[in-house]
Amino acid sequence: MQRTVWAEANCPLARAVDLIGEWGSLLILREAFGGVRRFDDFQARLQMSRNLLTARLKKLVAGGVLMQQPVAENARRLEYVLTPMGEDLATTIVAMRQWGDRWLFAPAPHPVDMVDSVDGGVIPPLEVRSATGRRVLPSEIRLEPSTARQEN
Amino acid sequence: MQRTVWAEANCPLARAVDLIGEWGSLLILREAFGGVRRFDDFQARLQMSRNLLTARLKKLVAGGVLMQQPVAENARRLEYVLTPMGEDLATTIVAMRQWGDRWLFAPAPHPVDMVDSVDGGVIPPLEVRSATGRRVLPSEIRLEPSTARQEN
DNA sequence: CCGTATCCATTCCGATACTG
DNA sequence: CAGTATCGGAATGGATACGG
Repeated sequence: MQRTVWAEANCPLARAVDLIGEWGSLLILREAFGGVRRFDDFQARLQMSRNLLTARLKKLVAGGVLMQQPVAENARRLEYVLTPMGEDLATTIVAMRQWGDRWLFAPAPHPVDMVDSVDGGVIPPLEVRSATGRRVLPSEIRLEPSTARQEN
Repeated sequence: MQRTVWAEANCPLARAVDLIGEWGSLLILREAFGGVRRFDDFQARLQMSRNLLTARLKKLVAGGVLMQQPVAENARRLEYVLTPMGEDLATTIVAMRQWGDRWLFAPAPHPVDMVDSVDGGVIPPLEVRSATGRRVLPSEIRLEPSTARQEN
């Protein structure tokens, strides 16, 4: 009768999914990384109902991913910008985008590259490596208690 | 009246979200990476209704992330395993988990580390770097058409 | 321009029971 | 063990209109 709740699970992935994994949130963040800051711009680009957009933005602000700050020309107006916590999501979003690139556009490669605007080079695929630089396969990753409590 | 659809968008992130971003899917994948393969084991670990689990597994199989293969001892029984496409999600999941580690357990650090079971070292944070090895900031990532079509 | 309020159809999801 | 069937309440999300 009650939807199962995972947010307070002792798992960073579950918590992350709860905060940014709702329908539309990652697309909002994609736009935020692209420089969109205003309500109506999000709405126009995402074709998402104003209702839903309001709810998602609220949650992202409450969760510390976005913040509202005054617009330069008009201090009474607010706009949404990424917090450091939000900017730190870049890695996750890049990883997911790269995965989508590789697997969700076959057989034709997808038509957009991510490039470093400073040196102009294409951003290569992220890889999981250990502290020694060794490439780590998925099955080689182990979860290990760092203090006392147990993983959920 | 109709829920906005993003799946066929010309954006790898939107497509990825559509396939693996539904409520519960990433947790199923977390368990799959952890070695869970059987229906009832997923169900017991995730406390998710059998209904929903059925639907999510179906979608993941249809999308090519999981596959069903015969169990060794009993060839008539099937179990769910990650495909190469599914295993390639490790990077995304690690990135998201690390982000949750950093931001969603403050002030106490979260109690589990990801370690490389081969060399025993903790897996350091993933970073976005360009082909030259330069650390790329979120604002420095630009999307550039690689062929002709336009990004959505 | 930035939301909020209300309405309502649709979907979602958990509970339960049942089948091979 | 691995689902499927059905049900009903709850949440979702789009449309629209309104207010600061």
